[in-house]
Amino acid sequence: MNLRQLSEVLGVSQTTISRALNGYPEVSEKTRQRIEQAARKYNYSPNRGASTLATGRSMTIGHILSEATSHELVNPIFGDFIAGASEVYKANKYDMLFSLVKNEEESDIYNSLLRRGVVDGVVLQAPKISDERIDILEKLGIPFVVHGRSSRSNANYSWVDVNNRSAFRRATEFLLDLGHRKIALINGLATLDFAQRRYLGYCEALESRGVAVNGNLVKGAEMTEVYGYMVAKEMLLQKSPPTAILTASMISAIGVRRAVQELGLTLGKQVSIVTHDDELSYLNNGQQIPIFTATRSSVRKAGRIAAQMLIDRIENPNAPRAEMLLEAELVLGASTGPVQQ
Amino acid sequence: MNLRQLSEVLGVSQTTISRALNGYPEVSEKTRQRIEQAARKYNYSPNRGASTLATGRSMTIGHILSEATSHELVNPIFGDFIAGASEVYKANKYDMLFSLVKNEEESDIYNSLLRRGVVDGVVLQAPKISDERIDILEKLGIPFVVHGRSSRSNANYSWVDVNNRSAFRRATEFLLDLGHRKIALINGLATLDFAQRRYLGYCEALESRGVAVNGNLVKGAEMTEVYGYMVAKEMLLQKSPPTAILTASMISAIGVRRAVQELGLTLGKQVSIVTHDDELSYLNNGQQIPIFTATRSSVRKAGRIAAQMLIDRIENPNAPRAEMLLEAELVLGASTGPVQQ
DNA sequence: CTAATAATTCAAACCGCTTTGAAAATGGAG
DNA sequence: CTCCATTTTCAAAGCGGTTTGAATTATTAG
Repeated sequence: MNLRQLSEVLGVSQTTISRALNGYPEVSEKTRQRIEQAARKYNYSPNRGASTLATGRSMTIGHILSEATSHELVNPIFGDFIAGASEVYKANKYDMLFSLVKNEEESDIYNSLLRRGVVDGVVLQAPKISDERIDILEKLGIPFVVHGRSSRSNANYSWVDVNNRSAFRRATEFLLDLGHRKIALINGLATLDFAQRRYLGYCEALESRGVAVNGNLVKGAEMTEVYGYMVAKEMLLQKSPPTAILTASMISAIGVRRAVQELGLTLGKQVSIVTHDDELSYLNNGQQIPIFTATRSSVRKAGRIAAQMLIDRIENPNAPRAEMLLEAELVLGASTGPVQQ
Repeated sequence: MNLRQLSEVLGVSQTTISRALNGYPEVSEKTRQRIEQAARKYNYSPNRGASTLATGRSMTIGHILSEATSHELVNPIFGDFIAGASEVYKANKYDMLFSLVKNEEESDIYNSLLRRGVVDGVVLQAPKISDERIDILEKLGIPFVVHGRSSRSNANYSWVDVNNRSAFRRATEFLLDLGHRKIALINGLATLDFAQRRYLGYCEALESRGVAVNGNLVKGAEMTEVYGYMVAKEMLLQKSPPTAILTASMISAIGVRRAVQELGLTLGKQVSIVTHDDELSYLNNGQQIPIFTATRSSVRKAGRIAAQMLIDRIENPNAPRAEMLLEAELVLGASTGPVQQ
C-alpha cells in the first residue's frame, strides 16, 4: 500500500496524510486519528527511497571501518559500541549502514556515500594520532563524530572518548602504591591515538614518582592474545623482569596470563596485571571478583553518546561541536597484589 | 552534480547517460567513453534515493540481530562473518544495513524494512532449533539466507552452515582414540540449532564406541569465559571428573583453561580440551602450535558464501534454493593428549 | 448575518533517477 | 540515390513521497 492508494481509500489528499503521519500541526486531531488508524490497518509506511528523494535525507548513518583498523571488528569492544549506537539510532528512526573498506578506498568511500546521499553522517572509529580521515570528512562537510580523538589534528570536530591518559595514570599509580617499580606496558598499535594517550598517562605516573621509563618494558601492537603472550614471556624472562604489567586490552591480558602461568608464576603474586576493559565484556558477567583488575568504561555508553551527538549535528548543523570525555573506573580484581620481595 | 546538470554539460540526454553508466548496449562506445570521462571529471554518481525509487531496488542488505542473540555481537565470530559478507556486498555494489532489535520487535522489523523498501534481502544469524523468524521471512516473501539451519523448520530456505555434527563427532572420536572415556561437553545455548547439532555429533561418537552419555558432563549456556570457568571447575571437582572437555567456543575454552590451571592441572595432561574456533580469530595469529586443539572453520568464508547466495536470490528470485555445508578441519594443538592412568 | 480571520485541506510541483516508446541518424542492399 | 533495417539518441512518463501556495471550510468579531 502506498500513499496514493491510501489517500484514495480514505478520500483524503496525500498532503494531509503525509502531514498527519509526520506530526505537522496543520491537520485536525480528528483526521489525524482517522489517518493513523487507517495506516495501521492497511500496513502503510512510507517508502524509504521516495522520502529520501523528497527530503534529501537518507535517515541512515554510516559506520566505516578500514582494513587497517579492521582488527577492531574482531575486537569484542567494537560490538558493544555498535550496540549502544544502534539503540539511539532506532529511537530516532535512523538506520545504520556498515562498511568495511580497503585502506586506499577510505577517502573515496566517504565522498561517495555522501555524494550519492546514502548516509546523512558517519562515525569514525579508532582514529590514529594523526588521522587524515578527519581532514577529509571536514573538507567534505559531512556531519561526523569520532570515537576517540586524534591528537595531531587541529580540526574542530565532535568526539567521545575515554580519558585514557588519566585511566592509565591511575592504574600505574595504583601499581606504584603496591610497591611495584618495574612496570611494563603492553599497549595497542603505536599509531593509534588511544595507545599514545595511555602511554603518556603511564609515563606521567612513573615520572611523578621518580621512576624512569624503561623502553624495554614498553611494547605495542595489535591487541591479540598471542601478542600478549609472546611479549609477556619475553619480558618475564629478562634478567630484570617486570613485577607488574599493564595491558591495553582484555584479550592481550589473557595472553599475558597464559605466559605468567606457563612460567609457574601466579597472578597477583609474582606478577600483577591491570588491563583496560569494557564494562560488559563476555569475560565479566560473573558475580565473582573480577579476574583482572581493570580500568573499565562502558563502550556501549560511548556508542550511545556518539550516536546522539551525530544525530544532533545532522539535525542542527549550526550547533557547536560537542565533546565528551568519559572517566574510566579502576575496578579491583584478583590479578593485582603488593610487590613480592 | 546530478544527472540533469551532467546532461546539460555534455549536451546528451539523461537517458543516454544513464544507459552508458549502467552498461547497457544501446549506446555507442564513443559516447560511453565521453560520458564516463565526464562523470569522473565532475564527480558524478547517481543519487541513491532516486535510483532506489526508480528501480524498486535499494541495493542494501539487512543483517538483523535480536537482543536474544545479541551476545553474538560480542562474540568475535560475528565480526568475521560480517567482514566476509561485506567483501561480497562491496564487489556487487550492495550496502550493508545493520539492525539490533528487541525480541518482540523482530518480526515487525522484517516487515517494516521490506515494506519501506529499505533492504532487498536479509541475512539471518544464529537460528534456533525451532525459529519462527524463518517462517515470518518465508511468509513475507523477502529474499533471505540463514547462517546455520533450523532443524525443526520445514521451510525450504537457503543456508550456509558448518557441519557441526560431524565436527563434534570427529572431535569426540579423536578424544576417544586418545583413550578418554569421561568426556564433557560445554555447549552453547541449548535452544540454538548449532548447539543441538554439536550435541548430536558428540552423542553419536560416544554411542558408536559403547560409551554412555553422562548428563552430568553436558552443559550449555551463553558462551562466556566465566561460564566455561564455572562449569569446568564444577565438573572437575566431581568424584569422577572428566579427563577431556569439548567446548563450543574459544571464549569458553579460555575459561575452562583458567579452571584447569587453578586446580593445578595441566592442559593436554590431566585434562584435554578441544574447542570449536574460527580460522582467523585473534587467538590464532601466531605461527606456533595452536594453544587449543580445535574444530576449525572459516567464518569469514561462510559470510562470503551467505552474501553471494543472497545476492543470487535477489537477482534471480526463481533460482532454486541453495545449500552449503562446510566441513570443519580438526587442527591439532597443545591442549590434547592421551588419557592419564 | 456578513466580513474577516484562522484552521484545514488540497492540487500540483518537485526530488533525481530509470525505462518505455518514438524519433533521428547511420549503414547496407538494391 | 532510395529504401529499409539497424543503431543511436531522445522526450516524457513514471517511481512514491514532501512541500508550497492556493482553495476551502470553520470560527470569531462586528
